[in-house]
Amino acid sequence: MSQKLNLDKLDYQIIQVMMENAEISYADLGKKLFVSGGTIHVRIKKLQEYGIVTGSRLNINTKALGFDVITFVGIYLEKSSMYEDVATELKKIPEIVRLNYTTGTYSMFAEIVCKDIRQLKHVLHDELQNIKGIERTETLISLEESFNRNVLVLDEEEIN
Amino acid sequence: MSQKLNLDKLDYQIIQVMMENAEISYADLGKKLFVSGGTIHVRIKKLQEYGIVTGSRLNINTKALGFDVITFVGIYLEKSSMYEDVATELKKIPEIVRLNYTTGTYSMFAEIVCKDIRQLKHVLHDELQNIKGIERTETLISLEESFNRNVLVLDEEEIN
DNA sequence: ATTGAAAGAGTCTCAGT
DNA sequence: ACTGAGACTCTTTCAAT
Repeated sequence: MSQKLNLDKLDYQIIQVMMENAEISYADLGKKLFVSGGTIHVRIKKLQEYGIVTGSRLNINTKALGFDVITFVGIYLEKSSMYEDVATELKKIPEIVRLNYTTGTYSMFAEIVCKDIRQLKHVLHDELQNIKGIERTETLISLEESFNRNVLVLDEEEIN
Repeated sequence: MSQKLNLDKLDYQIIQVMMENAEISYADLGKKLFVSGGTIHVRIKKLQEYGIVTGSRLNINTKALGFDVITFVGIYLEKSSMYEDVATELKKIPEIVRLNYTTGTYSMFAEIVCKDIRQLKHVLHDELQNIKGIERTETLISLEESFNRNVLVLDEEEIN
């Protein structure tokens, strides 16, 4: 499953490294993985064609910019059929950075990033509560992020 | 607040663009923002020195690699003082990609990324349930990710 | 498929404004 | 502070293996 793609260990190694650090040069990464820079280049081009590498982004320390209130909100819907409409409304709120439609305790689950509690209160009270279809919400404020990392795509035991 | 840093509109514009697309060249970004490539370079160097730009990463389409089961797990602890120990244990499980210590309904909140339900079941039953200090957990499986985006750092009204 | 080298493009530095 | 040009480094292409 998914391995119609036919990726080998080198592909996964490249992904694993550059998922965390896209700055490393092809020459240096090649040295590290015992191939030439040209080979790294060919592999990355292949991964781009496959749609596995879709771009790159700068890591921004949003905390340093003042966005240090991370909050998770579980949302109960009046009817789960209202999901699409509610999602459309939630997308208009820039502080909501992620939204998932879920099974389990909540119907939807959102992540909110704010500069302070005042701004959070504004989003929770003035924005969320006015959206039709939301029955109620439960708020989890993050006191500390223990870690936030990437998936381990390179499982040594699985990949040849 | 946070603006001992003295960032101007140009800085925020650079951050906003490159947070989503780090591939754009300084020359092109300069054109877009009506300054020279050299100025973009100077600003990015400044942002790196300030610790606001901390690196860059490749965007990997993990779904295409088979990791298409995203799950959120709320964790109830026996005592909240066990937080550190539990976090240490959870960090050893590679499928757990994110962990927050939270106020509210749960004591801790984790995100798990798996290849299939079998693997998820393994993590939930064999791994999580054996960690001392965890009283019980609640699982939210994501059926769909509506969106996942960056914070809006550039608020036109706020920044001169 | 991988390599190494040449061509092309981008980053980085700096003197001038 | 910003600019533009030169030096430098990295990416990209390609002929050879």
